[in-house]
Amino acid sequence: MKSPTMKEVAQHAGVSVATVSRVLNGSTAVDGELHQRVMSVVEELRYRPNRLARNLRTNSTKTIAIVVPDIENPFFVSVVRGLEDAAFRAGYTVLVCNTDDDLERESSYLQVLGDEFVAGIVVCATDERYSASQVRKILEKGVAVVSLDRRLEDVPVDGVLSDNFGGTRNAVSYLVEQGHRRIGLIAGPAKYAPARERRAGYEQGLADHGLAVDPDLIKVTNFKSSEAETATKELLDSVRRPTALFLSSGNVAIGSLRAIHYLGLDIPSDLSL
Amino acid sequence: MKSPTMKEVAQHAGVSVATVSRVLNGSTAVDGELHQRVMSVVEELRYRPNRLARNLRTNSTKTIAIVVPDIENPFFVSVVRGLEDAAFRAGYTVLVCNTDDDLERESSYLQVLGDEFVAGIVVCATDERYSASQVRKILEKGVAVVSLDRRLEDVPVDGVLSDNFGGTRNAVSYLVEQGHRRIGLIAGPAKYAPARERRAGYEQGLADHGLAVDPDLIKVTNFKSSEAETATKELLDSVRRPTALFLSSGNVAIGSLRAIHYLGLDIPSDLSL
DNA sequence: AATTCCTGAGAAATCGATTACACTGTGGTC
DNA sequence: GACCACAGTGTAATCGATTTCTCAGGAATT
Repeated sequence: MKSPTMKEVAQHAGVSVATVSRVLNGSTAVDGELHQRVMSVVEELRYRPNRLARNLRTNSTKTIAIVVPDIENPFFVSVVRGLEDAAFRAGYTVLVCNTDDDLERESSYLQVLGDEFVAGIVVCATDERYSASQVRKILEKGVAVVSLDRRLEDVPVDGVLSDNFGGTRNAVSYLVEQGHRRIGLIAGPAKYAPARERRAGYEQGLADHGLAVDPDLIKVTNFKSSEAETATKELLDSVRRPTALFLSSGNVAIGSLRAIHYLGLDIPSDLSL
Repeated sequence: MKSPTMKEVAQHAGVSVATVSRVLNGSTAVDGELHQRVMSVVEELRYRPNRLARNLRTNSTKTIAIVVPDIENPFFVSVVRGLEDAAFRAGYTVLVCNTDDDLERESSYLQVLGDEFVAGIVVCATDERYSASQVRKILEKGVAVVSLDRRLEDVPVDGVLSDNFGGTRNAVSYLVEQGHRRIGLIAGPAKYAPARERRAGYEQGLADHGLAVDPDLIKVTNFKSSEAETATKELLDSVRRPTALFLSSGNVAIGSLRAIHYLGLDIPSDLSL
């Protein structure tokens, strides 16, 4: 069952394709009577414009892409969900691209997205230095790019960033005020800006109260819950066990909770989070 | 910076566009010397074919869509992730569509996907009866459709389903063998096949051991954790509290755990899951 | 009444690829 | 030596819309 084309609509309505297009897009005013006729034929034939043709002509699509390192990470899930919701309301669709922290894969995706003429890209770069150059090329094509939770060097893109520094600082301050002196940190890799900022916030929070940073209390992991699990075990197994723990993300929390459970500790009697 | 077109490549290489196309797609053999020349020009100009043009001509895209009721549900997250991974390897991209259990929204998405000529759709239908007719139309357009975790009536699509009946039956049997006699069920809406099947499995599991079904022990909820939370509270607040509880999905489990925690009960001493 | 403007509509170009069709030349067959 | 098959190549049609140009006719201006 072939879908009807605009040409067919035009024939049935006894007008030219141009007129049909104008009626549908409302670009120029069309006479009332003709407008009616076209619309009723459109209705009757169940005509729907071919998106691909339109895309080609206008060199644009109604698609927004989001490129994230790990689509299973709750943080990104919620971002994707929010984006999808906003996109839907605006008549756009969302393309998700999972890079798995793989530079090659990210690069490949950015290439394709460039060729696809997506309307915009939200990218959470895997490598802040390297990705920047790729993003620059895409910008030159006239595609809007937003950097999510990362700073891209020397590239003029808007970004969405959370207050990692301030938030962590406040949280640590709070713990200190609760009387905790030994506060552990499960940090993320230093190559990510958010991770760096959180760590800085952690140190600042301690400094605010005149406490020194004890490197033994800091464990660096990636964002997987399994790594966080072992890191937490190590931290809690040590002689000078921390009395509180600061976790850098939701996934990490899951892993840590598993470890805590495993060690038979109780929250919050043994440990604050 | 406009991207070069195939025509420009052809001119630089002193051949026709047809030849360039043939070199790139390898459809017909091209003389070695020409092949060389074309390729080097492609390289030099950094030519990349315009996807939109190709899509229009071939009436197809390298895009697979997945339509799910709730993209934040861990089950769907993992499905999306798997799909994305497979798609990437095959050179496809994935469009995610969140319906929020909203029929209109689902319908709107299915419409658009039809117009977009996606290569395939994985759909987890919101309403098994209604969605079927829409899906049928899409099939007629020649789009491949796979039904995820749902049965669509009278529509010849492949499906991916889990063994809800058998799994639940076994689990319930196990609980009974552990000595539990009062087993609660937090069920999903009966309009979903998996929910129906799980419920049937639950009843069968009881029947296998000669136990009767007590309607007071069954609470129906949607899949949100908040609803599950109140349902669990109700169930556990009742006089004849169940000694075990069967939860129908991950999200439900989260809500239930919150409720259990709230009521100050302990697992597994007070309750089995 | 003649000239200019403007509005609404059609004809045709265009987007950038794929592909059906036509053509040329080489090698093989009888 | 005439004929055919086939491999390579170019020309032009095509996909289905959007958009530029062109033109006809009525209103407004002088």
